[in-house]
Amino acid sequence: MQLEWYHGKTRLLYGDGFFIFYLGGMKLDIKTMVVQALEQTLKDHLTGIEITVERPKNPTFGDYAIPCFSWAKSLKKSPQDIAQNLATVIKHSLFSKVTAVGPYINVFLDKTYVSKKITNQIISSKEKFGSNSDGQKSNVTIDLSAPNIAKPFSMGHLRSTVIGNAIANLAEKNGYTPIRINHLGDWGTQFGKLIVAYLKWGNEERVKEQPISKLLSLYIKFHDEVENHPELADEGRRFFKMLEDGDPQARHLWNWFREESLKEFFRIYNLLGVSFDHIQGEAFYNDKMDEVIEILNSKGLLELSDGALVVTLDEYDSPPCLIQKSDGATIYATRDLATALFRKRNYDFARSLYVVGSEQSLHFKQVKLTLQKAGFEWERDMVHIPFGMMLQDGKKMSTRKGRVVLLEEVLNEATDLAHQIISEKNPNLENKEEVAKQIGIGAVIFQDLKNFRTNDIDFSFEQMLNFDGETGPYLQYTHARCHSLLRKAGCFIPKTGYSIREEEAWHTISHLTRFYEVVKQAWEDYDPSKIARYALDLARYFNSYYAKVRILDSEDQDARLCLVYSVAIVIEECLRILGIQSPKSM
RNA sequence: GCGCCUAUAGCUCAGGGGAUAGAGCGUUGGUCUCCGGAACCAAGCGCCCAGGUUCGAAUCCUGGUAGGCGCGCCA
Repeated sequence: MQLEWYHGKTRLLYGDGFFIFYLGGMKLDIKTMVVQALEQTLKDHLTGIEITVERPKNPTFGDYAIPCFSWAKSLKKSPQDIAQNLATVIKHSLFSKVTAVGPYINVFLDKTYVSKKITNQIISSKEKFGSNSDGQKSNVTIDLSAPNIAKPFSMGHLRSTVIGNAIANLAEKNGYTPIRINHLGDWGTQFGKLIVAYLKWGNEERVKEQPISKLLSLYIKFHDEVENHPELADEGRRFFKMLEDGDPQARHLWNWFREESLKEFFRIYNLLGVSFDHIQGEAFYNDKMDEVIEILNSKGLLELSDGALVVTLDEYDSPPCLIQKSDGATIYATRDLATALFRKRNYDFARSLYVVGSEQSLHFKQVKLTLQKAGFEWERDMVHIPFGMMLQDGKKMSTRKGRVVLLEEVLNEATDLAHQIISEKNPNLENKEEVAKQIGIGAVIFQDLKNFRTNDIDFSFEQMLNFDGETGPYLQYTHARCHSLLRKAGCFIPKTGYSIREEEAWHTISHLTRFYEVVKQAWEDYDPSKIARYALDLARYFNSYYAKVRILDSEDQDARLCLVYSVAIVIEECLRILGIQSPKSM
């Protein structure tokens, strides 16, 4: 028998194959147990047929359901009859009730058993709950953030940074070893332009005072001037070539711009709580380009076209990949090829992920095809993970036109607002400053991660600074509320799972059993928003329970607190994966 | 012109072949003897168009329409 995880549904394929139901080494996932139980009870009745197990949207139809339409033809019976017959056959200690409703078999889990099982698992595994070892520790390189030197860290860079960071956490949760690489944009023609601009209009002292903003002004001025003086563009390219050839003056200025920029970037990475395993910018590959050209040349792939060297990709129905410009300087594709080779040699990755905007899709396709043409089969493990743009008033932000929203300003504003709200609601909180930071920055990160990555985001302060509803602060609040209850019960820590039979708790418990599959799915889809959505649902179910049921000083206090404890652990773990902190009070 | 992406509620989005399409924001009303109201409950409003595949389509396919992005010396 074969078991596939498939968009929240499980298909059982009878026949040969194998069946894995141990996870994390030892523990049995509830859904896997359900599938196993159904397999056992149905195998004598449905040989050679595929079974679909789904979760009904409407809870009155049970916890799992099996639609019987597809067997009607081969069994020559109506789906209703089939459901009727099979419903009586399914008997297992995991299920409290199995009913046939029309053409569906509805399966109800035994609440006593499942609640004890799942809370036991959470209590014993803590933050490891939901993890699996699929990756077997193999390396996954993740290319993320990659801001451009001498340009401000904008809201646009936030996306790559937080999406990449969350995907790295998901890789780890699924048993891989993530390697976060910040591939700084510290090379390219833009530096030729910047050097030209600085030499023409720059002033050392003023740049020293406010490096990024002055350099940005120079960059903008360059692009204004180039409108009327197109020869400036040629000069920019000429200076980049000089930089590449090691001209001391160009080199010195480049290094200076780079150092100043890094200082600013790391102030922001500290705020965001993101760190990197390697910071190897494009410049790092400057001396690794010749090899790429040699390899491509030795395989006879290079062709001269308008004075430039290209690899044609006509056979793949793709525009050619430009390898060397007509002035002899390299271009980003060459650097990305060198980078790919380096990463394969250095990290022997199982997968190599590139969290880069969707506007670069064609570029990555060309790079992969070039590698494929050169016979590097591992290019199949390279995945471009695209994401949509951060827009402003529906338009693309543009550094050149000076139309950018600075991330640091947004983070500070969010932190200030959080501080203000804390002062109103919880004036006696001890570490106000720190918690305000966690909430404000958490709000900004969550706002970015809660929707699927490829959607464009129209930047709005109003949304970013909303702390109600589907937001990071809502999750943090729910988590803090849990800890408040645990504190009031004398820092309650359950030693064992509890059976929780009450109807009001079932949504929450049932949802807890889904975490394992969500962790897998979010990783397979490289989709942190699945974790964000899951956490929001969990918080909503729990808050609803909280509103209905008295927890402290109730007869079932310990069992209920055990659920509170479990919810706190899972929300905290979701937020951790997303790169957001979970203060215990706020 | 060609390629890729997107189209679900007033707004932002879930839902990737199954039963009555769900959340949040905003609006209106309620919970207010409240274990943290950054909460809970309720009302209201919806699958771009046309074909096709299927027992069954928001979901898959084809063709439109609208918007976004990209298409060699920028990254």
